[in-house]
Order: sequence, then structure tokens, then C-alpha cells
Amino acid sequence: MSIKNDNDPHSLFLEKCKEHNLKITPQRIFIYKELIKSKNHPSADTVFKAIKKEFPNISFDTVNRTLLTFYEIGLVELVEGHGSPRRFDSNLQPHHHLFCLKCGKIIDFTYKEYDNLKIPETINKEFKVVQKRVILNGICSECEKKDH
Amino acid sequence: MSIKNDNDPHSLFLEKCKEHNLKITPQRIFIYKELIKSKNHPSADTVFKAIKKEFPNISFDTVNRTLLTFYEIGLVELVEGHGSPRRFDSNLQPHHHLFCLKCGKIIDFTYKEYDNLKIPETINKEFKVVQKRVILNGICSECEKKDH
DNA sequence: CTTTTTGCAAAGCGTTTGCATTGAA
DNA sequence: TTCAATGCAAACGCTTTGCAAAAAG
Repeated sequence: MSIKNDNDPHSLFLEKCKEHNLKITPQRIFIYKELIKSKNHPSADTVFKAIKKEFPNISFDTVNRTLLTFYEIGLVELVEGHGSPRRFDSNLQPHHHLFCLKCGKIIDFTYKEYDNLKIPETINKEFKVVQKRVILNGICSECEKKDH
Repeated sequence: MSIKNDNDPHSLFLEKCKEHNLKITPQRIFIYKELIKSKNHPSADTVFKAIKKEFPNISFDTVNRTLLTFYEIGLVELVEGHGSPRRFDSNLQPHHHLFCLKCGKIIDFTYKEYDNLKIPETINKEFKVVQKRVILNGICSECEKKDH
């Protein structure tokens, strides 16, 4: 019987690493700790600069690759944004997106219920909402086939 | 009384250009037409390559800058994705995002109703949903202040 | 001892900037 | 005729790749 606590991020880290046969290196520990601390969806560069203060020898490359590895094993998520390469859409009607996590394909769909979502009161006071969108992240049928 | 048809993309194009004192150039016409045709959220490069077949002298720069201009005047939208610089999140609990269109800041929020959104039947058959997220795009309070 | 992982350097891709030329109004 | 838009070239920022050295298990 293990004494691990599922709510403890550090145990989750150890668990996921073990599950995927990743070695526990000082770099990986620093990077994961920094991520837990950061509440601002940091970029690789942000994480790198923060760690460099305590661990001056770490290279940007290690940080970048490690973050990607963490993403692959489901230890962190990638947040959506308008980064490059930018992708454009001339469809200005309300619609929503399926996003395939494997191939990056974006599929439009419409669904009335989603168009009519209520916006929480607390948000309306502090943020001027221009557009609502539901993103369903997952695996498209083509990628699903490829895996089997 | 104008004879414009609000449902016609080309009239929308002319209208928006006039509204923002943009000149109607052959390049802009080609670019907008190509966008209307594309159903795949194209990148600047994709649009460029498609147009180059009919208009070999066009430069990538013009395409890229024009697309940004179209975005600024609200003629096209920018589609969210995981492009660079990538931004990471160690919070694996269900949550949603406010995205400021001005400064790019992403603010987390939680809202039970959004966590429990039903997924359309037709989608469940063709797409394996791993995560649901609502994105509210708009203007944050700081950016709202700056503008006045 | 074996296999990953790290750090470094170079290359690659997409974006941005400045400027002279061109063209729409 | 005027001012905005275009095309070109160089610079820049972020990511990726290949490889030898170092370190985890």
C-alpha cells in the first residue's frame, strides 16, 4: 500500500514519470516545481528565466524539451492562443471548434445551445465579452484510426 | 438607399474597407476571395501559395500584412491554437478561459455549468472528446481603461 | 554498465521592420 | 498629385535537430 497522496502535485509528477519510464533529474524537478508555482500560463522562456536564478547552468533547450515531454505524458496542458503560425477564419457567424490534439486540425461546428451560454455575473462586471466559443479538444476519427 | 446585400461577403469587404479608408487593391481582393473559399482556417502561407498560382507577383509580405489588417477591421477572425510561443498550464482541473483580444492575457475561471455542457450526439460519434473548454474572448478591464 | 538526458550550436520557420517604388483615389 | 499599399531584404524570436558529454537507474 502506497502512501502517495493523489492531491499532491509532486506525487503526480513522480507517478507520471515512473509510468512513462522517465528519469527523475534535478532539471525536471525544478521545471515542474516552477510550473506549479506559476499561475500565468508561462512560456518556455518564462520558466527558463525563473529557474535560471536558482539553477544557473540549466539550458533553455532542456526546459523547452522537458515542457513538451510533460505535455506528452499529460502532466501539463497547452493553453490555446493566437500564436504563430496564425490561422484565419472568414466565418464571422457564431460557431464552435473541435480541435484534434494529435494532428492540430480544427473542425467547425454549430450548436445553438452553446451560442446561448449564460455568462457568469462576476465576469460581466470585469470583462467585456465580445465572443463566446466552446472548444472540444480530443482525437479526430482519422487519428483514432492511425493508432490502431 | 444602397443596393448592398449584407449577406454577400464581397459587399462586406467593400463596406469594411470604406469604413476604415482602406484602398481596394487587386491584392486585397484576391486575398479576401481566397479566404472565403478556404474552409480550413488557413495560415498566411497557405493563402499566399494558393493566390500565387493566379497572381504570381504577389509577395508573402503583402498577404501576411493584409490578413492582419483584415483582422484589425473585423473582416476575419483569428483562430485559437497551440502555436508559438507555446504556453503551459499545470492546472489539470476543469476550468475555462477569458482571453483578452488586446493584450493576449489569459485568465482562468471555473463555472460548474460550463463543466457540465452536453456534447452533441453527432460529434460523439466521430470525435473522441478529451476536454471541454469555454473561451470568452473580449477586453480585460486594464485594456478597457487604457483606451479611454 | 546501459540508456536517457542534458547542453550546445546550427538550422529552420514564421513574423516583423524599414525603405524605395508603385498605384489607387 | 498625394498618401497608402506593395515588394524586397534583413533582422528577429521561437522551435527543432543532431551530436557528444554527463548522469540516472
